[in-house]
Amino acid sequence: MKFHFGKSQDLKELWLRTISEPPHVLGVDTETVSLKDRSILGTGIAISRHDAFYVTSDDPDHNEILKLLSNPKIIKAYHNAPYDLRVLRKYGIDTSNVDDTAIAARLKRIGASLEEASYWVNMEVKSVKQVMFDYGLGEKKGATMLDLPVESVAKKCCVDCMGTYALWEYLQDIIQSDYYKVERALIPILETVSARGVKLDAQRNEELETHYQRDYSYYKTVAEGMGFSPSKRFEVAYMLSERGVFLPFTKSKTQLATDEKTLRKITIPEAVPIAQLVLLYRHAEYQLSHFIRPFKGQDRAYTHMHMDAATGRINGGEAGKGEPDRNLLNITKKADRDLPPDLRVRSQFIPDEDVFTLADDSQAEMRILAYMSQDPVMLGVFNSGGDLHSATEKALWGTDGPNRVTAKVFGYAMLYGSDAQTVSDNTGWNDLEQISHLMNVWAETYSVAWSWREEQVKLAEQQGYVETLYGRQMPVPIDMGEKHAANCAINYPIQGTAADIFKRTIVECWAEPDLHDSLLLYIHDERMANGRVEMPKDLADVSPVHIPVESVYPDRWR
DNA sequence: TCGGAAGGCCC
DNA sequence: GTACGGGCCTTCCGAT
Repeated sequence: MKFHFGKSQDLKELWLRTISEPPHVLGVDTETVSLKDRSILGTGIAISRHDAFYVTSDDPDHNEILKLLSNPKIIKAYHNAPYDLRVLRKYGIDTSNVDDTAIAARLKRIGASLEEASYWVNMEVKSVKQVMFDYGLGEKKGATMLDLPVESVAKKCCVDCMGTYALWEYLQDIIQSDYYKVERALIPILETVSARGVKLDAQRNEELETHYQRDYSYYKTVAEGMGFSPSKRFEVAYMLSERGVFLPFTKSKTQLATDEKTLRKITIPEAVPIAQLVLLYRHAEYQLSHFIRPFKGQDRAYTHMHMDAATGRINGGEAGKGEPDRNLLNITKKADRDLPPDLRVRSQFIPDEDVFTLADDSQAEMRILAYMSQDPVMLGVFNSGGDLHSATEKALWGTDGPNRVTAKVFGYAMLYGSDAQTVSDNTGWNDLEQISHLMNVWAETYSVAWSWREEQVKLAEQQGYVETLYGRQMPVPIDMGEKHAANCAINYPIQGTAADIFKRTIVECWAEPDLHDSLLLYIHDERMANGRVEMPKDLADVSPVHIPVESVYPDRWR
């Protein structure tokens, strides 16, 4: 079925003209069953802010739409392009000449959602929820687009397309900006790399499953023999209370906290084995459910990379029910460090060639802090090729060696705005007095960086947003308290600038033919590629901040 | 059956 | 007397 919404009267004539002489820009939207079930129902295109077509995917004319979307000469404006491009991947449409009005709207700080942003183009775009409510599905819980008549879906899609088209026009100033161009360049790169996937070693996956399943069953059996189920917080808390351990409440004050940090603090001898048992059980359960079973029987592992983080970072995740895509950006690394290499879950990811290239940025965020604040002490350390954490250690303790790791914790605590208690939790250091003192020493040592933090907080209060080195603006959330807002004000410019720079390095890598064909994954400050490949020579200096890149070439992921 | 809370993994 | 920035996903459990 085909639908038209808009001003023009002669539908047939308009449609034929659209497909024979396509406009140079289209607003596009796909409709799927739901966010979870991304089976396609139909695709819409707007040829102006007043006219749009919607064609269901079973209609022969759907192919005509796909032809338009495959034409690299036409600018396709999507709102949340990565979502639609993932849905449309199987049709082989063009990803190179694509704009994303959600990204542009976010950059202009007019709200990332189509409902919010469309206000600025005098259009009212309703959310799916609102459309359903209006149709009388208000009380129905699991309603999907299939519960709406196709006319309603068509209208919703056309309104979205027209809103996207109008936004594309409205956001031209952003779309022409330098920092948007980097985001735009990333759209096809992320789609291509997401579709590529990483090879899996099925045998290793099985071995991991065998190992962890044995652990899991054993710990479960032991716990049940003692009369409790290790997966149930209440039963864990009850067992511990019987042995004299009185757990603190969780944040919501409705349950008792049984998280790892809390359980590790337990010292009563009769209770310690219970706590240890629970932690061992949880680790096995976690690895199985998150990183082992989901890859069972799969040849490759995929992740759906997109760009909707508050700071502009790339995030990764699933791509809907039935699709193999998983989040590959949070696979266990540190948490199983002490196990033999063969038992680490990352070892199931293997290159298509003999080795991977893993190219890591070295201390990107600290270098960015140094550069943005122009702290002379920090800059001095970096410019002389020194190690910042060792320098911090020397400043705080007067010696080097044993406290470098703690010095690092202090550095990140300053970056994130932690208080002494949090630093204590992370270091296992109990002397709060001493921690506060050392935090003060840090502030004196890097006094310019310290005052830069305060400037950022002031800026955020004054203007409601902070900026990256490139002038990209990020609104600071004000609905979670002052402390949180201040922490965001400090962290966003650094994390955001790191994202800006990292994205520029991606574009740089993509221009290299070898890398173009071999890149597999981007993990915030790390690039993964097939085979032994050289990173571009000038990668460390794509921005004014010098960030060295270090490569290793393992035969499995690590 | 859904959705919030808790927990835990990454940078 | 109260929180460490950004993400993502699974399980449990109560509400519906």
